[in-house]
Amino acid sequence: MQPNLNRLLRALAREGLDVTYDGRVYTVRLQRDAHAPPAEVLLPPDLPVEGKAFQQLAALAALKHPDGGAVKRVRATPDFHPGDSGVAIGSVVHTEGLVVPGAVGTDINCGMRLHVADIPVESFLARRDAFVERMKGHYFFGTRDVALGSRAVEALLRDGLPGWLVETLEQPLGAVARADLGQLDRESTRVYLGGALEGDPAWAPTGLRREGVVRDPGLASIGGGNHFVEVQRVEAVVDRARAWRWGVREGQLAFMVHSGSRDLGKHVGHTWQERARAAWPVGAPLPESGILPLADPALVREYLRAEATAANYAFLNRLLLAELLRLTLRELFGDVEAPLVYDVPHNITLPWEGGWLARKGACPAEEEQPVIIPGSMGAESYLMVGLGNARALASASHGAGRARSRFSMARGGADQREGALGLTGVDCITLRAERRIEEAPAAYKPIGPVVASQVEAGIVREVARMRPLMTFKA
DNA sequence: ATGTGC
Repeated sequence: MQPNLNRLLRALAREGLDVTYDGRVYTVRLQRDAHAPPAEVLLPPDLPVEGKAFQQLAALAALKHPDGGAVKRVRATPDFHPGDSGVAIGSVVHTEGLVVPGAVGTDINCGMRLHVADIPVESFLARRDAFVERMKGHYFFGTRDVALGSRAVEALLRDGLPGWLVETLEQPLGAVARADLGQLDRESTRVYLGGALEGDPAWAPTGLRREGVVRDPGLASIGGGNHFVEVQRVEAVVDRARAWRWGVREGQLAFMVHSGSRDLGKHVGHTWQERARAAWPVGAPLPESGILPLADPALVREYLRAEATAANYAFLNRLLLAELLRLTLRELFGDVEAPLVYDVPHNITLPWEGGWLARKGACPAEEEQPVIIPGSMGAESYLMVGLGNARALASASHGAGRARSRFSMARGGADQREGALGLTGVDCITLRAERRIEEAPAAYKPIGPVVASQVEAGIVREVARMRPLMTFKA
């Protein structure tokens, strides 16, 4: 138990929260709402926790809509921390008869993608500078060629990756299309839900809906905050049989993409925050938490189509970010294979037991599904297998969790020496000096205990670990 | 999270 835990629990009680702790799982309730379903959070001992995140979790569980529907259960992952829309990052909420746009937020289908490549790490590092120069062109200087046909864009937004692929095979455009579309086709089964959600192109901005050749500035761009593209080495394989089936072997080069739906998700998320407010029944008091659910079935349907549209865009964004990297490896190292291991969203609403499950910064951990948990740029990332743990709502953490805010890292008086930031030996490629500091390893909790607690709780099992070689941050 | 926003 952490030393200041009792103090934290007393402080939360003064703020109207009942919190119990069984040494591993906290259960949170609003005192004035004893009928709310429990909100649970799994936390390893000795990690700092923030009171505000507990408050947000309890408020989410207590959420009601005057027209009916219900929150069935709330669970948070060990990396949970306060979110600025009122819902904590790391929240998983099961609802029936209502959907909560804020429980996904604006970063719709933020997620992880992992590839491996059979290139010796020494050969790769020997050409580090040439690789970095090419990738900087793609990611930072706009030299990437990701022209798309308007029919392919429409198919993407409506049907997801399979629709995009079919149209792109018909009318190949851009560097990615001139590469191996057949390989992308074979890999599509390694994308969560096939990367195919039912969207509505009307949600796209006009620039994306032009006729002819579409060059969207957001596609194949990393985005800010904790998003990144990282080249790694497979450091340890723990579950040899499963890793073999997934194509992962010790010593391989790997690369990991963490990105989402960029401006489209922001647009959809903000629009629906407003629409949920506008749809709130006249005369009913607005929830103090600012979390507004939708209950009207027609609105729920429309929201989910909008969310799915942004999600489809995010699937392609990650695919293109990875494809540019794969193409660059082929330029430098010949016809190398760099197969996809898995692509998985951690910010999305999906059907669940007759209702809905919204994950905000939580990785699906369904039985036999790959789970990708990134560490910081100075720590290992984990490839795990989900165990479908029902109490955890089949969800794992989406990282180690922030220990310190961006502000406190960059301007809050943090010790900014390389060693204190944990940046010694870290190869971070970015055009923004403050990004290295905001996202330095010292800004994150240690990933080891966060992962171990989830193994112990029967949520995931470890398959392999990857160590960073270089990290691209926008 | 966001071609960041008050």
